[in-house]
Amino acid sequence: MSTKALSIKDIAKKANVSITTVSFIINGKGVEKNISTAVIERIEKIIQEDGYKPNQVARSLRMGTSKIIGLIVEDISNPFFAGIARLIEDKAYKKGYKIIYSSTENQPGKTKELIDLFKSRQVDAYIIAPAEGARIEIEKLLLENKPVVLFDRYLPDLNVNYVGIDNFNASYNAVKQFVKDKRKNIALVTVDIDVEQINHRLDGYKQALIDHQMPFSAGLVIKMPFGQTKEETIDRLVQLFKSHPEIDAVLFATNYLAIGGLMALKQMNKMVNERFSVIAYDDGDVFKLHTPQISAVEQPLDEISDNIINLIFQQISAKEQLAPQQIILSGRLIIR
Amino acid sequence: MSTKALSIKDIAKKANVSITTVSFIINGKGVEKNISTAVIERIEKIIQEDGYKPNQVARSLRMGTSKIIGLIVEDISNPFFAGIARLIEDKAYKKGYKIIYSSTENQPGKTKELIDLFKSRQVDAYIIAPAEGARIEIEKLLLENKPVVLFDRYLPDLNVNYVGIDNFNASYNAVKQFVKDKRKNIALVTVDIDVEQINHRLDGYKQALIDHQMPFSAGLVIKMPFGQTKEETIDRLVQLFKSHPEIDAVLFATNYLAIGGLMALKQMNKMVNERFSVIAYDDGDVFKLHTPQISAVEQPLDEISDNIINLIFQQISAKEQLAPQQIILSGRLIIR
DNA sequence: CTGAAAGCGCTTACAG
DNA sequence: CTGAAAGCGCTTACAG
Repeated sequence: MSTKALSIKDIAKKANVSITTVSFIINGKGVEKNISTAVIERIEKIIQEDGYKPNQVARSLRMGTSKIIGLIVEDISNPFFAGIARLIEDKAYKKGYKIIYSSTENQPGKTKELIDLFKSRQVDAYIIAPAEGARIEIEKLLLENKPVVLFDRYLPDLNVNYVGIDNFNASYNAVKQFVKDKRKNIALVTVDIDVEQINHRLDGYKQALIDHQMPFSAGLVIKMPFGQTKEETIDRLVQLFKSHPEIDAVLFATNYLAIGGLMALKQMNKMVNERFSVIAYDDGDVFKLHTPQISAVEQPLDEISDNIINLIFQQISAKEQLAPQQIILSGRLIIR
Repeated sequence: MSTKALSIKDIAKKANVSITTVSFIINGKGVEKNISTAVIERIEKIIQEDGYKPNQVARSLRMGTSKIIGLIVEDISNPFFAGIARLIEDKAYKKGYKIIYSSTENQPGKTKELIDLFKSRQVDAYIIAPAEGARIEIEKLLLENKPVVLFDRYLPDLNVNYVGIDNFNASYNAVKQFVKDKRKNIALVTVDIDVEQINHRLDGYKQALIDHQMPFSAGLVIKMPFGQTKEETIDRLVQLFKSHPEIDAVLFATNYLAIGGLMALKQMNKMVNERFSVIAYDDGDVFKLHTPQISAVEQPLDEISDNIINLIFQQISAKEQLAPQQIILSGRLIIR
């Protein structure tokens, strides 16, 4: 249906040179290839005037690269991932790369599907927050020497680039803060997916209890099924708070669980106050504006995306295989 | 660096048939092309076992289509756009399409850049929340008969598909609600970008004042510069509330302005209560969890993205040029 | 029923 | 200093 775009042939014909010459000039190799300044200028003018843009698809086919980076996350509308997406987009754009994204919804099969799809589109690099079952697919990418950076969730024993925060310590410090505030019955609300990041949040919680000579009570750890509705989350939490009135502090292992928790409290008319504390993972406006303000573990989005993009471009431009790096940043506990 | 992927040639050689035959089978034209069932099954088995995936880049070059949809918004990390991105992604994926996105930051030149880039990547359709200065570029796309759907912001006098909410009425109803609550001095906090969507929010505000015999006071309408920092927004609003203590209701024309406004109020220790009301555009958890809860104009994300995706696929599959449709949905005023 | 060949728009090794 | 030609991996009109 649409009008035909100009091709390199059209420009070559118009300028009375070969497409080789035009190609060299487009790619800034005019001088290097000893093309006369007069010809270079003449052709650049034509390109400029006619608004010719090289067909990147043809270029991709020929070169085997696409200048596209694939981003695979659990849910692009989650503020954490949306924030990362925005920052990465910006940094990639400055180097001439674009981002294609997809959400896995934590479905095990989806990662494979997405990676295959991205592969067939010749994406140059993969940024992945691995869902459950992603390990084999990522191993395959590594075998093929594709540039890969994981973030948010680490895959233990896999020698791969990773950027994330120290979840163990973040949880540990949150609990430590509760103890300092004389809390006696500290609950952890987390999610039942089996990924390192989430497991470490639990481990840090447990270790902090041990180190402060506090008993660990299984009843105070709630693992929510992944993907349950917000209403189900709220109901479960209302039940928890009712059946365990002794709870005087809650650490929420994710942003959306904290929001569900605050809604449950609101519904019960239970106040967050000197006798009941809350700490949430992933800071946000909602916690700053809450009355009272809610403490949170802030993930440094800017630092995370900087590191991701740097690792990606290091790999893209590397002549040989680089040793993978694991970059662990600190989550900042913001006490309010 | 990476291992070579299988090509259609490899499969053809292995199966001892021509690449034509393999291509027909891949594309489900085996039966139509009278290829024997035996051959079809044999080749499908080989494809399956070897994990062959056709190179989509080559396919794009040959076909002139990419099964990629370009999404251009102001800022992908804005919850409204992130929500739309997620829903669109899902619906597109089910039809075999992927999304490539970019944020314009409302910079006039950026839209052209992005459209050119997307064009050179052969994207099949464009979903655009137009920034200032996007008009000419969109006109060009229309001239080339590319499938285009605008959303969020409309471009008047441009005959193009559009999905959005009735901003005039949403503002009108918000002000009407304030009047019903006996508010006397209703402020509007908006942004200084000159796009229909934002202008209509102002128009609805003005008209509602007129219809309810209330004076319009220019001092009660604040147009914030686009792109100012959150701190600047907060400072400006603190000033506003201090210099106009008579204000007893505020309509915020965007989500982030409302958040800034609530922060300003918090900083001033000024309460939202029976004597001071707030309504925000774009509902969110932050308003539900605020104490007291904040009323909001909810944009129906699901309905918006459904309509966008339907319009896109109607155009993609149309044999001839379709008459553009403007779909105006209702913003729902949620009174809390 | 199946295959050889052209062509999508590029890049680049090679020739002159 | 510049160009003809091969080839990236597909699809499809055409031939038999």
